[in-house]
Amino acid sequence: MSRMRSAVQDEIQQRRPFSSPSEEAVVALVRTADLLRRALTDVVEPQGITLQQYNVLRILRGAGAEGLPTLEIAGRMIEQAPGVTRLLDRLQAKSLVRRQRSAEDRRQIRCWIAPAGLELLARLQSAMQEGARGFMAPLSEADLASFVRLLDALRAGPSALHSDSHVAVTGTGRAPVPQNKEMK
Amino acid sequence: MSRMRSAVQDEIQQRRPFSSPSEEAVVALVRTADLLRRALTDVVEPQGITLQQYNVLRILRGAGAEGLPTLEIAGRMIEQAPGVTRLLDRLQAKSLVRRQRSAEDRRQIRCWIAPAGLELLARLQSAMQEGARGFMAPLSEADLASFVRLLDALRAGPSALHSDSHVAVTGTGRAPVPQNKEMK
DNA sequence: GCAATTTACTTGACTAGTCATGTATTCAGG
DNA sequence: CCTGAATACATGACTAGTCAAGTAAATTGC
Repeated sequence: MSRMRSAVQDEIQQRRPFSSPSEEAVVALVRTADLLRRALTDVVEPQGITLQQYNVLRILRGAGAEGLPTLEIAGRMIEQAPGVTRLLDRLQAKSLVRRQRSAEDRRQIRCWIAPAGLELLARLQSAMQEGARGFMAPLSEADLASFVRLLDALRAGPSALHSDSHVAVTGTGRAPVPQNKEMK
Repeated sequence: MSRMRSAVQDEIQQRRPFSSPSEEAVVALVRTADLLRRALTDVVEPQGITLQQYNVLRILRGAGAEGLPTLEIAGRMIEQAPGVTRLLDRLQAKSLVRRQRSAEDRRQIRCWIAPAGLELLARLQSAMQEGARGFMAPLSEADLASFVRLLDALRAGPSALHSDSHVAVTGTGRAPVPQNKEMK
């Protein structure tokens, strides 16, 4: 097999190759994530929800009977509160979640997944698992492990150097350790 | 150094670990891309444009004096035409692009980057390069190469097996070779 | 050479993410 | 207590992505 120009260069129909390996990686990362987002959207869409709504439901299912206040959900999705409020509005309109002002702290609104939401997640479970496996199918087990390690290193930021990486720190700062979210 | 739970598990404050390595990779990929998107947005925002507007300008600069029809831009961004039309509307309102109905094919609207757009890109160039380098700083040169290879393999889909990857094909199909776009 | 498609957009209606504000609570001091 | 500040959201105004239609120009098939 002959060595060709990188895939991203072909995709972009590049006249001018990437000015740096970092820029190539940036483009490759964004484009790949975009492709994944579309693939997963195709999985949840038939059930009448969006990928983000699916994520909220996953988070709420994980929270169990205690439910979660709005900002807690926002934190796990790494998203601003306004967006989450509206996501919850739509989920509530579909009777997939339930909300109620908290008694202990009346500023909070506590959210729970509703029975219909649990059923919906159950219906999606196998399809989502297959979607993830299908997308990652091109990678061997070892590649998959490397892939996750590299992504984790990127999210950890320039400060968190890795075992075998002789890193040349040049960098733009990142949060010490990012917050949390289901999938997005 | 002791081995800990994976970074994504910590971030999600996971009670139930990932049901499969693929799902962990999916979450890690989406979250990392999200972090990158925010980092790059922070770079372009001070110049009064969004990341998507930046991408359109990059594409149009690459096209040079001939410009590009709207759908060509959409194709390179892997986006639907309606979104691109409106992106161009906003860029034109800022005098960063110029549009004109094509004489050869009057259905097409040809787009060019305007002088102000070129100047804006010039102002952003070094910051964007540093942004990319900064984000990728946690990876060594070798890691960076592996990373791009893995991303390329994912975008190529389950059909395009790689040299040293003994892949177990299970998969969800992808386009044979994706289209193109600058960065998104 | 003219009707039927196809192509290249544009427009409308949603969902979603972000920033700036506004509002109801809670909390911290004095 | 009671005032001022912080907290937890909600709302408004944009930008953006997607699907469904609509329009105008080009192309294709008799």
